Amino acid sequence: MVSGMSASAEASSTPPPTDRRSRRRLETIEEILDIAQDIMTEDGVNALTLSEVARRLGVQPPSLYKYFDSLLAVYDALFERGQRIHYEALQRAAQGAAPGLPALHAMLDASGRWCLANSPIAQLLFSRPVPGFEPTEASLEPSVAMVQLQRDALADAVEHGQLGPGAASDEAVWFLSIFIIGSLSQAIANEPDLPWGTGRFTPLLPRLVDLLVALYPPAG
Amino acid sequence: MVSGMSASAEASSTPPPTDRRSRRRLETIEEILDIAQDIMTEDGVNALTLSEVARRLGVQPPSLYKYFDSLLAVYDALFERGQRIHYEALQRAAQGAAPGLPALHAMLDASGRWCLANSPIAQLLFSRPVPGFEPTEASLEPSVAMVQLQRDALADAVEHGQLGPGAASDEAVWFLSIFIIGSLSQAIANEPDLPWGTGRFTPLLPRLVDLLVALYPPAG
DNA sequence: GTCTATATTATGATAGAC
DNA sequence: GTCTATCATAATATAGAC
Repeated sequence: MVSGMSASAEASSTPPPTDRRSRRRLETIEEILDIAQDIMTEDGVNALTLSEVARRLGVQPPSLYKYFDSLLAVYDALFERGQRIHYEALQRAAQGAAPGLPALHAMLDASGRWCLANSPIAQLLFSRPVPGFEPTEASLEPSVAMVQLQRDALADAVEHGQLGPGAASDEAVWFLSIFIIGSLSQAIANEPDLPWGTGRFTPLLPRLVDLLVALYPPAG
Repeated sequence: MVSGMSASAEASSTPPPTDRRSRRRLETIEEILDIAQDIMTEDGVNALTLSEVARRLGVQPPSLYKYFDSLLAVYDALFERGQRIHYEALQRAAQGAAPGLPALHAMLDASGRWCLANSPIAQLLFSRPVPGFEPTEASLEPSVAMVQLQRDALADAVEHGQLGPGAASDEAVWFLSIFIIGSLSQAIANEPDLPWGTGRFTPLLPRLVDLLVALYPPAG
């Protein structure tokens, strides 16, 4: 029944085609996803329905099935797109900072900002709020890359003597993820409308770097 | 429309009545909540419907309205009950251990075990997965008490010289909550079927105590 | 406090004309 | 690729008999 995501797979794995019809098609797909995200932002992750998307797109519900096989396929496409954009944000942040702790700090900052600005997508990525929805393997791919990104930053920090050798470990990566998810969960659940850097939780996220230093003290 | 939770309020604020009819009524309410929790455990927090509850209870859907005003009222009762039971578990854990860090450790352990064993309820408590559901003020009450419990344990630890004075602060409480929620979110989302203490995330929760020590080093 | 009957509304999805 | 028409299903909730 969950037939996958032919449409969104097209959107992600195929390079942008020059063909005008295909381009128009991809635009529509993006528009559908944008509307879906709007709905989730307004009324919650589980409030997404194809009927409402059709309503806002100014189209009849059956038309949407030309772009997505099912409602779950839309969720999957949202998951995939979110995962990808989030990853790219992290990557940009890491590249724009010095290797090691500064890169790590920049990544935390970028991650926090993005997730808070796209909280329903973040919920989709980091918890399982939709009955029956499980991301496909393809959608999970960037997640693996993201872990690698963090692992690299940790290894860099160790190499630069900013963290002790224990930080180049799976454990440290899990610590990182726990802290990111925890502060974001708290912020989204309890202070959804506060901007990044304010409130009780998001200001603590950058301090995770201090925490890592405390946990894995550098040799010197 | 969301008229509150007359039924569940009865269940929590009234001391157990000796009257047989009332007792039977409370039993039914508890049974409804148990069934609701089962459904959420099997199919997700958002899979809860009154029809399914009625089906399993062997009763027609309208009958349920004698006990709860609406579906959201059931969610609220689940929230309230979960909050209360979780709190009592923490309290017991704290009382069964030496004051300060041991109590803190015991609380983390108890919290983790309970949340993992009641993950849909935990999701209800710590995120907002149900469109339209906001816990009533009364339901949030134990949450305040829980924060106080943690604050007390931190203060004890400071008093016993196990943590530096900075640990007797709101910040430390938020750190605690972030770490608890984070590790549980990760465990529930990624390793829902692994028992407590196994997997990548739950073994890290007890180490939060070390983290606190690193963050707020005692004077000596 | 339980039931039947029903109102109301909504959903996901398919068939087939254009 | 859009539409109309429709299927099939399900939900919350209320009215009123017993």
